[in-house]
Amino acid sequence: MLTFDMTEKQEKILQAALQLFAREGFHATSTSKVAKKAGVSEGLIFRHFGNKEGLLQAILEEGENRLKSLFVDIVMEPNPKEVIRKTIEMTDKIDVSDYDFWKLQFKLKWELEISGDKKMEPLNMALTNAFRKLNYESPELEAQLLILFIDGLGSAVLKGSKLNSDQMIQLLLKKYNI
Amino acid sequence: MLTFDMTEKQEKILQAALQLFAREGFHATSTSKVAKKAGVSEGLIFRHFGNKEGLLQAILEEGENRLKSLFVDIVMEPNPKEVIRKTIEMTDKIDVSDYDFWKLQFKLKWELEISGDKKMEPLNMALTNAFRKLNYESPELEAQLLILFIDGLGSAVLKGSKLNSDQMIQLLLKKYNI
DNA sequence: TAGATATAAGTAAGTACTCACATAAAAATT
DNA sequence: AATTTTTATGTGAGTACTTACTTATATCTA
Repeated sequence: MLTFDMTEKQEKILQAALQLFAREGFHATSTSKVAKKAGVSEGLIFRHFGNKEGLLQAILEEGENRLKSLFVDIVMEPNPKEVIRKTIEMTDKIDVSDYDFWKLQFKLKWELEISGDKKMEPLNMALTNAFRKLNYESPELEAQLLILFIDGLGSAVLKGSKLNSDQMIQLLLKKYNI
Repeated sequence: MLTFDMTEKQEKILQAALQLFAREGFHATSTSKVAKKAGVSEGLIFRHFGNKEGLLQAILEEGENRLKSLFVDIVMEPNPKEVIRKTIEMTDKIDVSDYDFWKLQFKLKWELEISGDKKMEPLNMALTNAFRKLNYESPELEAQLLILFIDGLGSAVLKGSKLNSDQMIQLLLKKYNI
């Protein structure tokens, strides 16, 4: 990621914080734990990020970008059926090494009350347009419904549910005649 | 609820804890905060519930029962189309005064890693059966998909999303030809 | 040598939890 | 029915420890 002007230790801190926040939770993770895991003095966290909240923000900003880069391929797609297909297959595109990162995003929606509604807006628009082109009766609703689904599927996968996501994706594609 | 052999103060504690855990989170809520809100000495919490975890368990046990009573009407239903309809309309049945309670259930799935998969098993069975009777190709998958939807819908409603759940329910009913 | 990067050793406030003690309710004994 | 004994319910001050955050001091690097 484009975190170029960053010390080695700064990155270590972010990495450790991401893992701990994602696995244990924000409030359950102390700054001293983060420092220990990062192999760094606790004070350094506050030098670089101001406070614990600032540390979280630094992680979340990167999240904004990652989400956008996931969406850009979908939003640019002209073929409406392809928009829907790519959306449905989105969860499959998530790299296992990024699980901590996405888990944190979901977790924070509940632990702190970060909505995530706004972040979905571009996808919502793209889907609404796609459904409109395909002459669906309520394109806006259809878009929200599909977003609801990928949110649920993502959440299930990240929580380690025994649900077979490949089969689920196939089933959905069929339902949308793709 | 059937918490008959309970002191007034005991119920006050549970009530305060439920509200705080649901709105602020488990780790963000201290036992002293709970005691203060309940108008009770902090020690009493530990007298009655052993520790903070025990306090949470007491609240969650009630949850088990509430979930069952939500399901029983669906599970007993013989008409498969009615099973699906009742499932889809489930979120509508949730009383606003119970929002804290359900919010806590969703929140805990992420804050502590409480799966909730098992609790859904009866509903999963009922739906699988219903879809089988209606000759759907993959009844198990269809059941899981519908559960994914209502989970997402409930989560959206509780998080105060601007999504119109009535319209969403209508759309879903139409998709299942009900 | 000046400024950024880092640390170790603090701080005050908060954390979950305990304990000695008081009172109210229930049971047992007279 | 009156009295004692036991138990359940409650308190408030204290425990050891952790928390987020600060500050004085050292060590790099340009």
